Amino acid sequence: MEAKKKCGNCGSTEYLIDRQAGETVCKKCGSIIEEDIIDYGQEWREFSGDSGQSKRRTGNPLTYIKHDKGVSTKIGGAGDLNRIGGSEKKRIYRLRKWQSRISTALERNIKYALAELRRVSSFLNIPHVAMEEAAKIYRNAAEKGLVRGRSMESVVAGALYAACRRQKFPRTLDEISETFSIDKKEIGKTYRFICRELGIRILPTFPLDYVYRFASELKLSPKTISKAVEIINKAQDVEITSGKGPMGVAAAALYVATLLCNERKTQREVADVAGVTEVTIRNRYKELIDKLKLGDVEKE
DNA sequence: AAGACGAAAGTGGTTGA
DNA sequence: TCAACAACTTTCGTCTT
Repeated sequence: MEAKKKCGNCGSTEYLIDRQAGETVCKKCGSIIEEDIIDYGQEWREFSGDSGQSKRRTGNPLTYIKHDKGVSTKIGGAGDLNRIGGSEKKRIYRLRKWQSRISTALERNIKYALAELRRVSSFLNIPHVAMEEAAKIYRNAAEKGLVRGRSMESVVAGALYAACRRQKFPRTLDEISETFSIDKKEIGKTYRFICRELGIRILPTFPLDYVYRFASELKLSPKTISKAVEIINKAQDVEITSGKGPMGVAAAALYVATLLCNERKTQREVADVAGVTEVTIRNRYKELIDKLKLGDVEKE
């Protein structure tokens, strides 16, 4: 019998289990609830006959966080060449040489990049799934030669930004640019570039994606949070969210929620964690109030 | 005195010719 | 490539608590 797991950060009981990483990740705010759980990955039971053969797994699961995904390729083993004659032998040597050249340059680059990725990810509390995705994106970009002419860090940053958005744990460009200490514009540019080149489709972010994280940074009560969620859902129905910055909407909804629940935060406090200004909150919040007939804000 | 409010001018990014 | 445009920011003065 198992107690329901709760996120220490936002109190949510919804979570994702990231088997490869052995983490339980909060679905709402992305913080790690539990680490080092056992790998639930399928270890097929094998019965007699050949049914097990195709499913049998050897070695560690593939991971993109290791620079060689945990496995490397070599052309030809030590003994192989003795059995082959002259010109063929030369060809193999050439292939080997090229492979080692390409792979050392590329792999070394990727190795450094992934080290950087790990460093930043742990700093930003990036869930493992997103980190894995970022690693994959970087690898693809590097293999397509998209890193050339750009700083490695900016490509890592762009990959991470994209990965976080795809995994629904968006981090703001500000947060990422700060930890990488790279210009926001630069990251945005490379981010768009690699997405275009790799054909990565990024859905627009929604205010809801941000609410939980902002709320937990403000240490709001669950009641207030659900109020904010409710407000955002309503706002989306009335179509006052489209075309607006999702972070502004999230911030305003949170601000309104704090008023409604007597858990007052200043506009500045909310604005700071959301990375928008008070003015933006005011604008959004004005719209929220008159479009959603929330005129009775003062009285609770 | 601090916070909330609003007007006005400025900034960076997108879009469409 | 340029101009128009919307969202957002900065700044600053005024009102409210």
